[in-house]
Amino acid sequence: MAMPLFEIPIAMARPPCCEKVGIKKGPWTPEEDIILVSYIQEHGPGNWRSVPTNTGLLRCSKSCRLRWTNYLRPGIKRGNFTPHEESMIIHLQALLGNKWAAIASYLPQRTDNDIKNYWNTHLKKKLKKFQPSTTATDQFASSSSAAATTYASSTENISRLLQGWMRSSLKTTKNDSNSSLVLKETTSQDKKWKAEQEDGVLISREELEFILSFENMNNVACGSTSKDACDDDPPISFLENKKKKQKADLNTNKNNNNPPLSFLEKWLLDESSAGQVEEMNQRMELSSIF
DNA sequence: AACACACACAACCGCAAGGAG
DNA sequence: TCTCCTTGCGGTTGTGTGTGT
Repeated sequence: MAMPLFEIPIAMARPPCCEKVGIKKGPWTPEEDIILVSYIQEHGPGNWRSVPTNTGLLRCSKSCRLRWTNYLRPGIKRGNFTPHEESMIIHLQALLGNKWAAIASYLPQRTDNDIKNYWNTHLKKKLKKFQPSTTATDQFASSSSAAATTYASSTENISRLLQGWMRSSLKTTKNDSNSSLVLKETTSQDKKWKAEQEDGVLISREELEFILSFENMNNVACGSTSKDACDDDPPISFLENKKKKQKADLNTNKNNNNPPLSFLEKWLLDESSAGQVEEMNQRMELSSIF
Protein backbone atom coordinates (compact mmCIF):
# COMPACT_ATOMS: atom_id res chain seq x y z
CA MET A 1 0.00 0.00 0.00
CA ALA A 2 1.37 3.38 -0.99
CA MET A 3 2.12 5.61 1.93
CA PRO A 4 0.75 9.14 1.66
CA LEU A 5 3.46 11.76 1.78
CA PHE A 6 2.08 13.38 4.88
CA GLU A 7 2.40 10.13 6.78
CA ILE A 8 6.07 9.58 6.13
CA PRO A 9 7.71 8.93 9.49
CA ILE A 10 10.05 11.62 10.66
CA ALA A 11 12.98 9.24 10.64
CA MET A 12 12.47 8.64 6.92
CA ALA A 13 11.86 12.15 5.71
CA ARG A 14 14.50 14.79 5.71
CA PRO A 15 13.41 17.46 8.16
CA PRO A 16 13.30 20.83 6.48
CA CYS A 17 15.72 23.44 7.76
CA CYS A 18 13.17 26.16 8.34
CA GLU A 19 9.81 24.50 8.57
CA LYS A 20 7.17 27.10 7.84
CA VAL A 21 4.63 25.70 10.27
CA GLY A 22 5.33 25.84 14.00
CA ILE A 23 8.51 27.83 13.71
CA LYS A 24 8.65 31.02 15.67
CA LYS A 25 10.08 34.09 14.03
CA GLY A 26 10.96 37.56 15.18
CA PRO A 27 12.83 38.87 18.16
CA TRP A 28 14.16 36.47 20.72
CA THR A 29 12.86 36.63 24.27
CA PRO A 30 15.18 36.50 27.29
CA GLU A 31 13.64 33.13 28.16
CA GLU A 32 14.61 31.72 24.77
CA ASP A 33 18.09 33.15 25.17
CA ILE A 34 18.51 31.45 28.51
CA ILE A 35 17.37 28.13 27.09
CA LEU A 36 19.80 28.45 24.20
CA VAL A 37 22.69 29.56 26.39
CA SER A 38 22.07 26.79 28.89
CA TYR A 39 22.11 24.23 26.12
CA ILE A 40 25.30 25.56 24.58
CA GLN A 41 26.86 25.78 28.01
CA GLU A 42 26.28 22.08 28.36
CA HIS A 43 26.93 20.84 24.84
CA GLY A 44 29.01 23.58 23.27
CA PRO A 45 28.20 25.38 20.05
CA GLY A 46 27.71 23.37 16.89
CA ASN A 47 25.36 20.69 15.65
CA TRP A 48 22.76 23.40 15.34
CA ARG A 49 20.25 21.13 13.73
CA SER A 50 19.77 19.29 16.98
CA VAL A 51 19.45 22.41 19.09
CA PRO A 52 15.74 23.14 18.47
CA THR A 53 14.88 19.48 18.95
CA ASN A 54 16.83 19.08 22.16
CA THR A 55 15.87 22.39 23.70
CA GLY A 56 12.28 22.56 22.63
CA LEU A 57 12.86 25.97 21.14
CA LEU A 58 10.43 26.73 18.34
CA ARG A 59 13.22 28.18 16.25
CA CYS A 60 15.03 26.86 13.23
CA SER A 61 18.66 25.84 13.53
CA LYS A 62 19.80 28.80 11.54
CA SER A 63 18.04 31.16 13.85
CA CYS A 64 19.67 29.55 16.88
CA ARG A 65 23.12 29.75 15.34
CA LEU A 66 22.62 33.36 14.35
CA ARG A 67 21.37 34.31 17.78
CA TRP A 68 24.37 32.69 19.40
CA THR A 69 26.91 34.03 16.92
CA ASN A 70 25.67 37.59 16.87
CA TYR A 71 24.41 38.23 20.38
CA LEU A 72 24.91 35.56 22.98
CA ARG A 73 28.47 34.52 22.28
CA PRO A 74 30.82 35.80 25.01
CA GLY A 75 33.22 38.59 24.20
CA ILE A 76 30.97 40.54 21.88
CA LYS A 77 31.34 44.26 22.16
CA ARG A 78 28.19 46.29 21.69
CA GLY A 79 27.56 49.96 21.36
CA ASN A 80 29.37 52.70 19.55
CA PHE A 81 32.24 52.01 17.20
CA THR A 82 35.48 53.79 18.03
CA PRO A 83 37.22 55.93 15.40
CA HIS A 84 39.87 53.26 15.12
CA GLU A 85 37.32 50.56 14.50
CA GLU A 86 35.65 52.83 11.99
CA SER A 87 38.89 53.40 10.14
CA MET A 88 39.64 49.70 10.07
CA ILE A 89 36.24 48.96 8.60
CA ILE A 90 36.66 51.61 5.96
CA HIS A 91 40.12 50.39 5.02
CA LEU A 92 39.16 46.75 5.04
CA GLN A 93 36.00 47.34 3.06
CA ALA A 94 38.07 49.13 0.44
CA LEU A 95 40.50 46.24 0.40
CA LEU A 96 38.21 43.26 0.70
CA GLY A 97 34.86 44.55 -0.46
CA ASN A 98 31.75 43.36 1.31
CA LYS A 99 33.50 40.42 2.89
CA TRP A 100 32.02 41.12 6.29
CA ALA A 101 33.16 37.90 7.86
CA ALA A 102 36.72 38.59 6.78
CA ILE A 103 36.50 42.14 8.05
CA ALA A 104 35.04 40.91 11.31
CA SER A 105 38.05 38.66 11.81
CA TYR A 106 40.11 41.81 12.28
CA LEU A 107 37.62 43.15 14.80
CA PRO A 108 37.17 40.10 16.98
CA GLN A 109 34.77 41.77 19.36
CA ARG A 110 32.41 42.74 16.58
CA THR A 111 30.21 40.44 14.56
CA ASP A 112 29.99 40.46 10.81
CA ASN A 113 26.33 41.39 11.07
CA ASP A 114 27.18 44.30 13.32
CA ILE A 115 29.85 45.55 10.96
CA LYS A 116 27.61 45.10 7.97
CA ASN A 117 24.82 47.06 9.63
CA TYR A 118 27.21 49.77 10.72
CA TRP A 119 28.57 50.06 7.23
CA ASN A 120 25.15 50.21 5.64
CA THR A 121 23.64 52.67 8.08
CA HIS A 122 26.57 54.90 8.98
CA LEU A 123 29.73 54.57 6.96
CA LYS A 124 28.22 54.24 3.50
CA LYS A 125 26.28 57.39 4.17
CA LYS A 126 29.29 59.15 5.59
CA LEU A 127 31.53 58.25 2.69
CA LYS A 128 28.86 59.23 0.20
CA LYS A 129 28.65 62.64 1.78
CA PHE A 130 32.40 62.85 1.64
CA GLN A 131 32.31 62.60 -2.16
CA PRO A 132 33.19 65.84 -4.03
CA SER A 133 29.73 65.89 -5.55
CA THR A 134 28.23 66.41 -2.13
CA THR A 135 26.13 69.52 -1.91
CA ALA A 136 27.11 72.01 0.72
CA THR A 137 23.58 72.12 2.04
CA ASP A 138 23.68 68.50 3.05
CA GLN A 139 23.41 68.11 6.72
CA PHE A 140 26.00 66.15 8.50
CA ALA A 141 24.56 62.87 9.54
CA SER A 142 23.68 62.72 13.15
CA SER A 143 26.32 61.17 15.31
CA SER A 144 26.20 57.47 15.72
CA SER A 145 25.15 57.71 19.31
CA ALA A 146 22.85 54.78 19.17
CA ALA A 147 22.02 54.13 22.74
CA ALA A 148 22.72 50.64 23.92
CA THR A 149 19.43 48.90 24.23
CA THR A 150 18.26 47.68 27.55
CA TYR A 151 18.18 44.27 26.03
CA ALA A 152 21.88 44.47 25.31
CA SER A 153 22.54 44.54 29.01
CA SER A 154 20.40 41.48 29.38
CA THR A 155 22.51 39.63 26.84
CA GLU A 156 25.59 40.69 28.74
CA ASN A 157 24.15 39.07 31.81
CA ILE A 158 23.46 35.95 29.85
CA SER A 159 27.00 36.00 28.54
CA ARG A 160 28.24 35.98 32.07
CA LEU A 161 26.57 32.66 32.52
CA LEU A 162 28.99 31.33 29.97
CA GLN A 163 32.19 32.29 31.70
CA GLY A 164 32.66 28.89 33.23
CA TRP A 165 31.95 27.01 30.09
CA MET A 166 34.15 29.24 28.01
CA ARG A 167 37.03 28.91 30.43
CA SER A 168 36.98 25.16 30.26
CA SER A 169 36.50 24.92 26.51
CA LEU A 170 39.26 27.39 25.80
CA LYS A 171 41.69 25.59 28.01
CA THR A 172 40.92 22.37 26.22
CA THR A 173 41.64 23.99 22.90
CA LYS A 174 44.74 25.67 24.14
CA ASN A 175 46.14 22.42 25.36
CA ASP A 176 45.92 21.14 21.84
CA SER A 177 49.43 20.98 20.48
CA ASN A 178 48.26 22.59 17.26
CA SER A 179 47.19 25.77 18.92
CA SER A 180 49.72 26.39 21.62
CA LEU A 181 50.60 30.04 21.62
CA VAL A 182 54.04 31.37 22.38
CA LEU A 183 54.18 35.02 23.24
CA LYS A 184 57.37 36.96 23.02
CA GLU A 185 57.89 40.42 24.34
CA THR A 186 60.66 42.20 22.47
CA THR A 187 60.41 45.54 24.22
CA SER A 188 57.99 46.38 26.95
CA GLN A 189 58.57 50.09 26.58
CA ASP A 190 57.43 50.59 23.03
CA LYS A 191 54.92 47.76 23.15
CA LYS A 192 56.41 46.01 20.18
CA TRP A 193 54.87 42.71 20.81
CA LYS A 194 55.34 39.69 18.75
CA ALA A 195 53.70 36.34 18.96
CA GLU A 196 54.50 33.20 17.14
CA GLN A 197 52.81 29.89 16.97
CA GLU A 198 54.55 26.69 16.18
CA ASP A 199 53.27 26.80 12.65
CA GLY A 200 54.16 30.42 12.21
CA VAL A 201 50.94 32.33 12.80
CA LEU A 202 51.62 35.92 13.66
CA ILE A 203 49.48 38.26 15.63
CA SER A 204 49.84 41.99 15.74
CA ARG A 205 50.34 44.24 18.71
CA GLU A 206 46.72 45.36 18.50
CA GLU A 207 45.48 41.81 18.53
CA LEU A 208 47.72 40.86 21.39
CA GLU A 209 46.51 43.83 23.35
CA PHE A 210 42.99 42.68 22.73
CA ILE A 211 43.85 39.23 23.91
CA LEU A 212 45.50 40.58 27.03
CA SER A 213 42.64 42.94 27.68
CA PHE A 214 40.25 40.03 27.40
CA GLU A 215 41.45 38.83 30.74
CA ASN A 216 40.64 42.16 32.30
CA MET A 217 37.26 42.18 30.59
CA ASN A 218 36.44 38.82 32.09
CA ASN A 219 37.58 39.95 35.49
CA VAL A 220 35.06 42.74 35.28
CA ALA A 221 32.40 40.37 34.05
CA CYS A 222 33.09 38.05 36.91
CA GLY A 223 32.87 40.91 39.34
CA SER A 224 36.38 40.30 40.52
CA THR A 225 39.80 41.70 39.86
CA SER A 226 41.47 38.62 41.16
CA LYS A 227 43.30 36.70 38.51
CA ASP A 228 42.59 33.46 40.29
CA ALA A 229 38.91 34.13 40.41
CA CYS A 230 38.55 34.61 36.70
CA ASP A 231 41.55 33.38 34.84
CA ASP A 232 40.41 33.25 31.24
CA ASP A 233 42.31 32.73 28.04
CA PRO A 234 42.01 34.75 24.87
CA PRO A 235 39.15 33.87 22.56
CA ILE A 236 40.61 30.95 20.76
CA SER A 237 38.24 31.22 17.83
CA PHE A 238 39.89 34.50 17.01
CA LEU A 239 43.29 32.89 16.93
CA GLU A 240 42.01 30.01 14.91
CA ASN A 241 40.42 32.33 12.39
CA LYS A 242 43.62 34.28 12.24
CA LYS A 243 45.60 31.14 11.63
CA LYS A 244 43.21 29.97 8.94
CA LYS A 245 43.28 33.34 7.27
CA GLN A 246 47.04 33.53 7.23
CA LYS A 247 47.28 30.07 5.78
CA ALA A 248 44.72 30.95 3.14
CA ASP A 249 46.51 34.19 2.39
CA LEU A 250 49.78 32.38 2.03
CA ASN A 251 48.22 30.27 -0.67
CA THR A 252 46.48 33.22 -2.25
CA ASN A 253 49.62 35.29 -2.34
CA LYS A 254 51.24 32.69 -4.49
CA ASN A 255 48.73 33.50 -7.18
CA ASN A 256 48.30 37.23 -6.95
CA ASN A 257 50.14 40.39 -6.17
CA ASN A 258 48.56 41.15 -2.85
CA PRO A 259 51.02 42.50 -0.34
CA PRO A 260 51.85 40.26 2.63
CA LEU A 261 49.34 40.25 5.42
CA SER A 262 51.78 41.68 7.91
CA PHE A 263 52.17 44.74 5.75
CA LEU A 264 48.44 45.23 5.47
CA GLU A 265 48.03 44.76 9.16
CA LYS A 266 50.72 47.26 9.89
CA TRP A 267 48.92 49.72 7.71
CA LEU A 268 45.49 48.90 9.05
CA LEU A 269 46.53 48.97 12.64
CA ASP A 270 48.56 52.11 12.31
CA GLU A 271 47.36 54.63 14.84
CA SER A 272 47.34 57.26 12.12
CA SER A 273 44.47 55.55 10.37
CA ALA A 274 42.21 56.53 13.24
CA GLY A 275 43.40 60.06 12.77
CA GLN A 276 42.40 59.90 9.14
CA VAL A 277 38.83 59.15 10.06
CA GLU A 278 38.75 61.90 12.63
CA GLU A 279 40.13 64.26 10.01
CA MET A 280 37.44 63.15 7.61
CA ASN A 281 34.77 63.76 10.24
CA GLN A 282 36.14 67.22 10.89
CA ARG A 283 36.14 68.05 7.21
CA MET A 284 32.62 66.77 6.88
CA GLU A 285 31.47 68.92 9.74
CA LEU A 286 33.10 71.92 8.11
CA SER A 287 31.43 71.14 4.82
CA SER A 288 28.07 71.05 6.54
CA ILE A 289 28.68 74.49 7.98
CA PHE A 290 29.63 76.07 4.67
C1' DA B 1 -2.32 63.43 21.03
C1' DA B 2 -2.10 61.15 16.80
C1' DC B 3 -0.09 60.15 12.71
C1' DA B 4 3.62 59.69 9.27
C1' DC B 5 8.12 59.18 8.27
C1' DA B 6 13.04 57.99 8.95
C1' DC B 7 16.44 55.49 11.07
C1' DA B 8 19.00 51.73 13.35
C1' DC B 9 19.33 47.27 14.38
C1' DA B 10 17.77 42.43 14.64
C1' DA B 11 16.50 38.66 12.10
C1' DC B 12 15.42 36.04 7.89
C1' DC B 13 16.30 34.04 3.31
C1' DG B 14 18.72 31.98 -0.31
C1' DC B 15 22.89 30.45 -1.98
C1' DA B 16 27.50 28.43 -1.81
C1' DA B 17 31.26 25.97 0.28
C1' DG B 18 33.00 22.22 2.70
C1' DG B 19 32.80 17.80 4.92
C1' DA B 20 31.14 13.12 5.64
C1' DG B 21 29.62 8.86 3.96
C1' DT C 1 33.44 10.78 -7.62
C1' DC C 2 28.95 11.80 -6.25
C1' DT C 3 25.28 13.02 -3.19
C1' DC C 4 23.50 14.75 0.87
C1' DC C 5 23.80 17.53 4.90
C1' DT C 6 25.39 21.23 7.76
C1' DT C 7 27.23 25.51 8.34
C1' DG C 8 28.56 30.11 7.04
C1' DC C 9 28.02 34.27 4.40
C1' DG C 10 25.98 38.33 2.27
C1' DG C 11 21.89 40.67 0.82
C1' DT C 12 17.52 41.95 2.15
C1' DT C 13 13.51 42.60 4.94
C1' DG C 14 11.03 43.33 9.26
C1' DT C 15 10.37 45.59 13.56
C1' DG C 16 10.88 48.84 17.17
C1' DT C 17 11.94 53.48 18.36
C1' DG C 18 12.68 58.29 17.77
C1' DT C 19 11.43 62.63 15.57
C1' DG C 20 8.81 65.93 13.04
C1' DT C 21 4.30 67.79 11.69
